[in-house]
Amino acid sequence: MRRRLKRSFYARPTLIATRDLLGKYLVRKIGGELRAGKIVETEAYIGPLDRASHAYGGKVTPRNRAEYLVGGHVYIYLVYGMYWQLNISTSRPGRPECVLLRALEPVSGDPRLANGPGKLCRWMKLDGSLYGEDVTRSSRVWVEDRGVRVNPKAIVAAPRIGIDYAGPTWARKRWRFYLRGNPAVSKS
DNA sequence: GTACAGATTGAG
DNA sequence: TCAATCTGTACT
Repeated sequence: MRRRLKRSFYARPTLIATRDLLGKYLVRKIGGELRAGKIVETEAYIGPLDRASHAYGGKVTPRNRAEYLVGGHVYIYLVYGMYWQLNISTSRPGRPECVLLRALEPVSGDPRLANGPGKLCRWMKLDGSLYGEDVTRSSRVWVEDRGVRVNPKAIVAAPRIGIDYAGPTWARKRWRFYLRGNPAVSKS
């Protein structure tokens, strides 16, 4: 069973979609090859209230405008001058909310190939050329339900990574979700 | 125009 | 512990 996730999956409250992405498969077409990995770690960003969000305060910039699209669009950007970060927009049009995909467990091969958001994009060959892509229609990148059942008790909710600048109120929120014990979850 | 820091990573 | 590397953003 391989079913591409539809608009209705993403156009939901962000925390629900963020959790439900665990166990789904990110699929990327690279030339003639299909590369896939199970999503094992995600984070939610919920602007404009979320101080850690690029859309905090309702800010709109050339970089973050894809966050405002209806759920299912790619928001991808470069951090630290060298690492791409793959996000998928969530919720309704006009709401700057998204899910950051932080780690994948490759279908085959070394589980450390995509155990972090920067490495995930490197392995999947994702960059700015995917900006704004609609993953419910794209032939370049999408997400599939392959019938994997995730035990809710195996899902850990933890504070998000690398956003201490947002202050304790937002840094403490347990909006990072991962599969307990999975070898592909990022280190920090 | 200039300064500065970041949703990271891997080496030392 | 720290540098790599560069764009968005704020401020002069």
